[in-house]
Amino acid sequence: MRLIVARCAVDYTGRLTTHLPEAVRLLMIKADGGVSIWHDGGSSVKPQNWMTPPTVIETEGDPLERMVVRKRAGATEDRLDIRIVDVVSDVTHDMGEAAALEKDGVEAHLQELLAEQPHWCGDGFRLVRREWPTDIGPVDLMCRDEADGWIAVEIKRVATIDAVEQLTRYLERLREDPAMAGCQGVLAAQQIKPQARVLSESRGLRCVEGDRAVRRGEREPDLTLFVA
Amino acid sequence: MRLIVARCAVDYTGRLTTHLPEAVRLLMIKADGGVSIWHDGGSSVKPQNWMTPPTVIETEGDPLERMVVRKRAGATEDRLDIRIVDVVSDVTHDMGEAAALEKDGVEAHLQELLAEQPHWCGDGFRLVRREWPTDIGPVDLMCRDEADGWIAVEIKRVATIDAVEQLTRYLERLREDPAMAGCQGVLAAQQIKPQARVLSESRGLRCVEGDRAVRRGEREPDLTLFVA
DNA sequence: ACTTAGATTTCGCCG
DNA sequence: CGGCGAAGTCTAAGT
Repeated sequence: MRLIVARCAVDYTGRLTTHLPEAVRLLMIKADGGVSIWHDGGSSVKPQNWMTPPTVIETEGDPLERMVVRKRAGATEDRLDIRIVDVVSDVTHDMGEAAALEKDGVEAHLQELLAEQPHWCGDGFRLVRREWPTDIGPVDLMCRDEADGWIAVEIKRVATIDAVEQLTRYLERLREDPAMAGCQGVLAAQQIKPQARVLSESRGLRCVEGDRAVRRGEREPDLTLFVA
Repeated sequence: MRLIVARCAVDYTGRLTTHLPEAVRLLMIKADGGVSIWHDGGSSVKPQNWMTPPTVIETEGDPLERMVVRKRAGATEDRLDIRIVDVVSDVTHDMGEAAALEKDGVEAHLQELLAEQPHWCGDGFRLVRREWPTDIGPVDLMCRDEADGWIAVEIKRVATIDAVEQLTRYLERLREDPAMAGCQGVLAAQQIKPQARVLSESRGLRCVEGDRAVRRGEREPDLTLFVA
């Protein structure tokens, strides 16, 4: 990884056009050709400009005066044009092999938990199977209620209007099968956005939000996912 | 901005839990408390771990042995625990004042342009208002056609099937008002994906793609947005 | 290869 | 400050 600290101005042309006036910035150049440009201030996650690999990098001058990063993007070309006024520092570090991030606690975990405790989604619900296949994608949980009616459950960490659309599509598809014509839908999420709630209720879908599940789950002390 | 290159292992606890095994990485620490952790390889845009300000940073050891970054996140606390095995480099640069990114050519611009030239969406269209409010979100443009009929316009840079769903929702909602029962929909985009075109036509929505607008706009030479 | 859905999405606007 | 939609979203998985 090459780290250059330099006073520079940057122009990007591609899907849009941007300009960065002259200032001292960090240029991070990875071995795979990825480039990102940072300033002290603003986002810590999103660079001011960047280009993802594969790229072609051309440099001019010694000391460095110009760096052009290019990339084929369909018919056109993406281009990052860096005009360097003053190089403050320019070092390269060998960081060795990659070390992947190990994650725990995302939506998959939530699904696992609700699969074990389907009654959180509704009284007397029993799990039939997780990832119930349809030809437009898998339903997160397929359950049956106390009256043996089918229930399709869509699980989200944060349910937006998109989640309602997704569940609606599944139900539309499932109900084409006469045996499932009465299939009901439940949207289960840690947080349900107001618009998503409005839309799901207007479509006759039930909503189960984290808080409610927590309240129901209070008797089971080891269930902590909704509490976070 | 402080740049530390060090062999380290990192644990994050917060919205989820992650672990990074020991490897040489770059720690970028901004003056505002923002921290990001990078490896050579993987994404050039997204760090392996990060924490956005405001944070509290504690360090131990000289040379550095441990850095803990903490943040209040509602009831709980987000924590980034960095165990440092070996410091390869540790430098701080003053980057001076911020220099903002200047953008050009995004969807807002496109909406502005179509608001000024609503006839691109259909012959004789007049703009009633931009961002017409509904309780499931704003309609980009609300117009009337030559026969005074209502037209809801959804604008996208690239229209996917989601854009069709979005416009469909708006129409569903708008048509509940008897005065707007006959409201028609137009999907305007620089590019319309084939599936989106099929779906919108099957739902009786009109499609206006960039190219067509360009052709219509050829007589107006200062209109360059669709050309990009 | 292309499409779909998730993300510690992040970011910006507007109420 | 919260809700909502866009992003040069990016990224990983499934088809």
